[in-house]
Parts: sequence; structure tokens; C-alpha cells
Amino acid sequence: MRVSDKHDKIIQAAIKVFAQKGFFSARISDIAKEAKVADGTIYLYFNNKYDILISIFEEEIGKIIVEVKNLTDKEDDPRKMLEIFAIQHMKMIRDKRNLAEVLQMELRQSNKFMKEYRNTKFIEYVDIVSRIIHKGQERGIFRKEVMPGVAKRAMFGALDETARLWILSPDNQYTIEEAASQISEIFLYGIEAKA
Amino acid sequence: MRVSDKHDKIIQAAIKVFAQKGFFSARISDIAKEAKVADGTIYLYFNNKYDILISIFEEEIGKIIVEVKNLTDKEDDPRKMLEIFAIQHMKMIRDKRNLAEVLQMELRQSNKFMKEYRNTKFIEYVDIVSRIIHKGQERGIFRKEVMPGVAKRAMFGALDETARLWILSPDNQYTIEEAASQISEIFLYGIEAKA
DNA sequence: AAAAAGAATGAACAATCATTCATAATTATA
DNA sequence: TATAATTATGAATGATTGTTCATTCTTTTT
Repeated sequence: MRVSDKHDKIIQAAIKVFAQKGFFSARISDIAKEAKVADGTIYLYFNNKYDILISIFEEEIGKIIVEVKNLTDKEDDPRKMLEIFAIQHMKMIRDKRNLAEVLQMELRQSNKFMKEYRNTKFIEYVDIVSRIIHKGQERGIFRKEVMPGVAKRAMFGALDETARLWILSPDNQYTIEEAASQISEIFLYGIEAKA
Repeated sequence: MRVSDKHDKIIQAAIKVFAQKGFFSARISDIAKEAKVADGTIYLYFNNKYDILISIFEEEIGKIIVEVKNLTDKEDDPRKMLEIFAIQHMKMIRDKRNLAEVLQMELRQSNKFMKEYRNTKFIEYVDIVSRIIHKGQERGIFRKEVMPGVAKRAMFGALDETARLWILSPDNQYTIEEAASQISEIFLYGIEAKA
């Protein structure tokens, strides 16, 4: 087994365990068990428990950013781009539910216990929305009065919260795609310049 | 000093400490120190650490619900009601920042470690939005195609995420009131029936 | 095949804290 | 004022668990 395989096995196990129990309640021994590895082995690949979490942020968000950027960049119309972002974000959450839970839960309180760590990857991700909105405003498609800083957060928050509750009770009235297109529609009507 | 005073002193201290450190990193001794009380005294008023957190949820959210309900109920127009909710929510976060942090951070991961606890108070709060949207749809002010379940979450999520980042860096371009009215405007344009 | 290097193991360690409880201080009652 | 009842204290306890490291297993090199 290649070294990198074990690194990844631990990461994948940690995503699962963190998602189930949360960072603090998760035990190193839980992760080790899930990864089918001895407790001590984890410390051959990571410095400590935090380091595992940070690695999840860095590596896994990195992959998502690339994916979503590629897809939105294929479009030129900011309206379409916004819709694609919404749908991709939601699909990602559906397909990588454990990862999504870790990101959503721990991201929010990460600044509590990792004072020094700034999650630049995450900022980069949200800024995809920011740039789409900016582009739309430059072209006169979106209203100028809308503050881009507010709109991007609002858009992301709307998607994220909807996704969060969808995770908690997936036996829902609507599919994740329906939710995504509803939200992007609301935002498009909400921010586009009147004809 | 009346008994209830000490109960409240501990709650207020806990809000402060939980906001600063997060639930897990907060020590009972930190709370005791902040409340100017012995460690053991806390256990005369609360069963355990979780119990303090749950009490914060129950008691403090309860107060907020009453406030916001009273204010929105003074209005009859769903459009106005939505705006009032947005502004009140944001103002609350500005004025009770510590409380807001605790609610936002811990609420999200509370289901990870408190399996049995369902935060009915919180659901009640978000349902204020839900009912406003429903009302608007009944009157034909808001589009029927908008799914109320999605819209309420999207609205709440937008407010909450914007507030969250505002808390993290309050040296912002915009005031919390500006953000609130922007978001309610986006949503109103987004969901209202075309003339 | 023997020796060296590299990986993996998991029991043991040490530090951390939530919680308890014997004792003390305060307040109420007789 | 004496006694009982209530409230508060904080040192000690005990359970938990992240991390270490002596040892074993595996692979590579000579």
C-alpha cells in the first residue's frame, strides 16, 4: 500500500467520524478504527488532531473549488453562472454529505479553537459568487444598488442553510436540485435590473 | 442576593465564555470565575455543562421570540413584516453579540452531542418567517411557485450568514441595518408576484 | 540470506477537567 | 441568642483520551 493511500484512508475516515460526532466528540481511536489503522499510525501522517481537520479543509475544499470553477467558467452569462453555482453547491452536498457536514459544522466554530488558522480555501470558494455578482453588475444585468459584499454572503447563506436542513431531514418535499433552482431564481429576480 | 440572580449571573457568564471559547473549549472554572462564583456553586443551579447550554437556548431564545413576534404582529403587510423580521434579527445580533455567537455556533452542532434534544424554541423562531411567507402567498402578494419551506430557510440563511461574517469583522463597509434592508429587498423582489 | 531502514502497532503515560462532597459561611427560625 | 436550614466553597476524585515510544513487522538494500 502506497504511503499516500494511508494518508487518504485516514482523511476519509476522519470525515466520516467528524461528521457523525463532531470534532470534539470524535476520538482518535474512532478514526483509527474506521481507517483500520492503529492509533499511533495516525501520528505518522498528521501532527495532531487539529491537523487532520485542517487537512480536510485544505485538501477537500481545494478539489471542490476546482470543480465548481471549471463549470461556472464555461458560461459567460452571470445569470447562468449563478444558477450553476447554486446547483453545483447543492449537488456537492448531496454527493459528499459527510464532507459537507464537517465543513458546515466545524468551519463555523473553527475560529474558536484555531486562532491562527485562516481558511483561505473557503474564502476562495465563496468568492466565486462574489465575482459572478460583480460581473453581472458591470454588464448592467444586476442592479448597482445591491452591495456585492452583502449579496454574496446572502446567496451563500441561503444555499448553505437550505442544504444544512436538507441534510438533517433528507426525507424532504423537494429535491436538492429543485431547492437550488428556486434559490437562484429568487436571487436573480431579487438582484437583476428592471427591464 | 436572590436565588434567581445567581442563576442569571451564571447564564450571562456562560454566554460570554461560550461565545469566546466555544462550548467544548470553555471550562466550568472559566464560567465560575466570570460569574464570580465557586465551581461547585454552578452545580447547585445546573445539572451539568450541557444543561447550561440548553438553558441558554431555552431562556434567551424565548425572550427574543416574544420580542420579534410582538413587532412583526404590529404589521399586516407581509412585505413589511419580512423587512421587520430582517431588521430585528440583525439588530438583535448587533446588540447581543455574544448570545448570537453561541446560538449560531453551537446550535449547528448541538445535534452532534445532544442526541435527544430538539431545539423547539429555535424552530419556533424560524417559523416566524415561514408564516409571513405563507401569508403573503395566500394574499397573492408572493408568487405561488415559491416553495415556502425553501424560501424560509433561504431567507433565514441569508440573514444568518451575513450576520455571522459581520460578527467576525465588524469593521465593515455597511451597517447591520443596511445589510438587513438589502437582504429583505432582494427577497421581496425575488418572491413577489409580478404586477 | 543477512542486515538495515522504514512503517506500523497498541499499551502506557500524563494531562485535563467535569463533577462531587466534606466543610464553612450565611440566613432564617424559634 | 441558639439552633436549624440553606447556600456556597474549592480541593480532591476519577474518568477520559491525545499523544508517545519501545517493540514488532515489513520491505529494501547489499
